[in-house]
Amino acid sequence: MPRTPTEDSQLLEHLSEVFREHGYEGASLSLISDATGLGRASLYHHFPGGKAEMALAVLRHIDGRLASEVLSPLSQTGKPETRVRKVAERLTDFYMRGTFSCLLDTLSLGDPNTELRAAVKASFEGLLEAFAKVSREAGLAPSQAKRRAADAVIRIQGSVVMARATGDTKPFLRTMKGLPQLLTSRGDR
Amino acid sequence: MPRTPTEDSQLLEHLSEVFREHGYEGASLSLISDATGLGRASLYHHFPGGKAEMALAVLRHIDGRLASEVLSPLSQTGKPETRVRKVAERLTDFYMRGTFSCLLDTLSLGDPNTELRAAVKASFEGLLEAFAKVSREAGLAPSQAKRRAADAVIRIQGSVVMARATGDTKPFLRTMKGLPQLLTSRGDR
DNA sequence: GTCTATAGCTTGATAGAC
DNA sequence: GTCTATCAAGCTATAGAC
Repeated sequence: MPRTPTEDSQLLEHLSEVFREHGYEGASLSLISDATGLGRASLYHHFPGGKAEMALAVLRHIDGRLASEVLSPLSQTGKPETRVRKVAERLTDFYMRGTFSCLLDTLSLGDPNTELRAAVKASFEGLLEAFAKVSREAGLAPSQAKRRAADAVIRIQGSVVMARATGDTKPFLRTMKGLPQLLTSRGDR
Repeated sequence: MPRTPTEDSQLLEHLSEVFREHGYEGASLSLISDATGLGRASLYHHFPGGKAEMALAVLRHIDGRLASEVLSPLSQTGKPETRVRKVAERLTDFYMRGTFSCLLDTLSLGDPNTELRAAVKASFEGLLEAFAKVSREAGLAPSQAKRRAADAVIRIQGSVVMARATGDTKPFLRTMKGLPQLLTSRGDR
């Protein structure tokens, strides 16, 4: 994207773009160099550990963004359903209304025995616990809340994959609209 | 060595394995050569178009398997719910009880302007139409059937992604169990 | 239809000047 | 903190023997 050197604040965003669109193995240093405007050697100055360290930094970055930009309403006051509605709105923006892939998905291909994969798993589990917590606050039994949280993550991931594959973002947008009900409504489904 | 259908289909199965676990960009000819036991030149004998042709052949192969091994109960007789239950059972096997990624997912990374991506999109649309059809046969209105079909595909894809990322296949198995209800039950949800 | 050998390019990573 | 230059290893693809 930029052909001029990236500012530090945007470096991770540009890195994220490449890993999001190509996955870990597909994200070559050439692509990364183009996207950031930094030469190979400069990239190694920022990330002495090379590509593996870049991917981990990207994952930590979006983990932080998830917590601060997306999930933060969950720890505020107000009705659980209202808080989840805010989260759904922010998720919609986070995935650019369905046009962005999820890094938790694209970084989970290839060798399962890596620090990266362990970090991806931890991110999923954090997301699951955050959703289960608000579901319990809505009055659902812990076991049911856990199931609803898993369903929520499943639908987010699935609708993002489908949007990428088909180009149709409507199912994603509909899924986001249904999140509050899914996580907070009582009774069987 | 004689050319038999059995060996051809085994070749495609081995090929599928590599693309399923690494995606298109991550599937190097070295990995493919190891998985198939064929040298580079032999691979180019079978697929003169190289890696791009291999990926297309893999996609056509699993498309065929989806139709013949998984979706075939849909065109038989019997209650729609019963037919979908059969499909769900076969899907469970198709994804090896949640331990296999979906090629429609892993082949949809990277450059969107390829024949491969167009084929992936077509496969998704075929799956959506097959699900919508049985949903209509269960008495749902066309627009509702279409939505339910999209939800079904979303949950399949999402639960498979989650299983890969977390190592927990239970949400996938639960999702498969819920498919018949999702596609055939009347009323709002 | 398989193989060995190899071309020519790209990969991830490093050294050292400025 | 960026650059150019470079490395060994990897990559996709091809040529030609058997």
